[in-house]
Amino acid sequence: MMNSTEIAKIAGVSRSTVSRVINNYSNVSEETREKVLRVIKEHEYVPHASARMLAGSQNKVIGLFIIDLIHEEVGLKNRITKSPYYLEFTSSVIETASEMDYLVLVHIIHSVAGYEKIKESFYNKTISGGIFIGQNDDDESIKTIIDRGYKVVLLDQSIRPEDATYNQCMIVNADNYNGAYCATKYLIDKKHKQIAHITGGTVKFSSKDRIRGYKKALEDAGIEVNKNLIVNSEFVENAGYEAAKKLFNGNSEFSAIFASNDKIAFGAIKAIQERGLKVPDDISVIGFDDIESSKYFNPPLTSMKMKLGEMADIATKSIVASIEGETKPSINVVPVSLVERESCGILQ
Amino acid sequence: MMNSTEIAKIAGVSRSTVSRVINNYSNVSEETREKVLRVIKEHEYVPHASARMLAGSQNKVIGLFIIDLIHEEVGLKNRITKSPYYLEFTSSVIETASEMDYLVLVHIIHSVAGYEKIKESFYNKTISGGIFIGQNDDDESIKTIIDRGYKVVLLDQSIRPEDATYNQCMIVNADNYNGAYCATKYLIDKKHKQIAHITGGTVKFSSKDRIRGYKKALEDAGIEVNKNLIVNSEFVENAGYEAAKKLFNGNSEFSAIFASNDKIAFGAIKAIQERGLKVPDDISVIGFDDIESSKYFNPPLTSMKMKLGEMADIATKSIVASIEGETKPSINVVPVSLVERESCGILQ
DNA sequence: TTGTAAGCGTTATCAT
DNA sequence: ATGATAACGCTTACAA
Repeated sequence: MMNSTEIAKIAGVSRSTVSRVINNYSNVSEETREKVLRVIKEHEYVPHASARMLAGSQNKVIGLFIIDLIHEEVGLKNRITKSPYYLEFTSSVIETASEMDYLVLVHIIHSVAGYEKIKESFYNKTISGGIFIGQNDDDESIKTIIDRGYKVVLLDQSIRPEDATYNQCMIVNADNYNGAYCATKYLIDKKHKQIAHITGGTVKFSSKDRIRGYKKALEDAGIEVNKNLIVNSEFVENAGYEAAKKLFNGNSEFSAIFASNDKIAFGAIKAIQERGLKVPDDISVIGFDDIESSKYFNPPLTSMKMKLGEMADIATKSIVASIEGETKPSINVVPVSLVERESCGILQ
Repeated sequence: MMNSTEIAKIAGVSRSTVSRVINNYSNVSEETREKVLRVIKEHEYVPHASARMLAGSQNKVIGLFIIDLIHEEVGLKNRITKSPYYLEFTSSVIETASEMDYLVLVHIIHSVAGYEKIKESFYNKTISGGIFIGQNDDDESIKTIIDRGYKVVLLDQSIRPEDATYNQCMIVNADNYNGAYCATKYLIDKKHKQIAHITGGTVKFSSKDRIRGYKKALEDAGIEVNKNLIVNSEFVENAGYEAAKKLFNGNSEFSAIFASNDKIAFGAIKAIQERGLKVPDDISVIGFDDIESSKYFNPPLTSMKMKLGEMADIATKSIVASIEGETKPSINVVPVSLVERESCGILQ
């Protein structure tokens, strides 16, 4: 096999010179450089990545950790598959990284056991930094990694200026609070007063922040928050379906639902329709995320669009900059926007 | 930083013994093993991946190359994002690999320049094998890699027993031919005789094979193939839209369309509806792939479902087995199945 | 500008 | 069962 010694021999120079050429050092005569380059090309020589790393150069690999914890009883393999939400983010990370000459090692974590592997990837130097998405807010395992001094970008993490850990990493969030506020306000502007909210639970920051936005919008409009109209759920279709049924079985009337994400909205609409009601004629529904299926849905779903591509871009650029030692901790909040379709109507 | 020398020192043994423990060799006394293990755990020591590799052990990383060549004039970033088709495959590969203790380095290739990077990953030993998806049939660049003796799994590659290269790699295909046959036959059984086909072009194996299946089904039913009813396109929505318009502007009547994938079907249906026609009342449409949006589409799209998860599973297990030196070249054809929804009707 | 030699953290070979 | 030592292929002082 080809190695730098071989190349050096053929080119009639020393290994150090070959190394200099490869790393584009200036202290090489044009003549030698060209000669070496020619030999390299001719023999299709590519330096051994592990050897380079061992000898001291940073590796250009970032880890992308998609966390999708599954309750054991569910046991669904590939649940992430059901979540198109991550695709755009993931592919954007890969694209951006690729442009910056970085590679992306993607991990999908379903089990607590999988958490162990995360540390390994950092400790054994397989990656130079990591981007986390899907984890619960204020995750202890991840904090350990940050505390160890590894480069980390967190998506969907609440801002806690008092927590030293979070002053050593980078955070990228969608503007969940204002997005939820806007979604709720949109319903209010359509004359709705009894607006239910199906949440995404209480462990994800995004869900918690959307609840806040929902309440604030109600409050600002002088509408009292009705606890019976807030039902906790999870970011999957079936949970939305069950939550809507619970809403119907409750004692409070409602003419609109703000679902914490589109999957929940899909499930809720299914429950509404099963009851013989129509969306938006009888009940209006607005979602969050604007996943691809939403525009094909019947009725096309009104939703809050996240700029996932942009968020991925920020995350990737941050981590790379951080690896290359150029930047400091940062907090980024990326705006969301309303995508108006046909699932909300004016209350008669 | 912790390394094997440190661990050895603390445990009071030599580096070789530490290495033996890590690699689970049998020639270590239980006593020593436990002592070393304890020290390792206590100090959270993880061996340096590059060092291990350099010293001879295989690395457990496989490359996943998602090829999505973009015509320059289009210039859309993240086009793969528009193709949920890959998400299920990608996540399944990662899941399965993870179960086998392998990591996945994902590459998305848009440009010819990106092709260079592929070779690099193999040559510099970053990966021990690669899975390719989305490439054109009979891709020369990839053949070079196979010829060099690297482990490769190809998705969507035509079977060419006469080509030595393809006897050195593994191939995983969906049963496009029978799937297309079945889709067309489904339409024929619904009394359609004038069945158009919007193809996915002539460079992807899947598209070519679907054309074959379509023609054969017609033939078997005694229906003559009408070239005017076959229009080439691409696996994206807008191409389907344009193709359908071309069909309407042609001289041949048709009552049904077999679209080479669901995105094309979406585009075609849009064109049909813009013409004031209804699906399935006026024109029936069947797709292929059964992507997630299809069940939400209006009307819900009848389609041929690929077992992407299973294909990913086979691909991953094949590449791992091959890396670990256990298997030989293979060809796998995974069946597809009809998912009947509401986009096809019986011709009156 | 170029070459020499040490070192990166493992594993493998050979002794003991 | 354990330890010493030589690779593995590169980068990087240090010398020349």
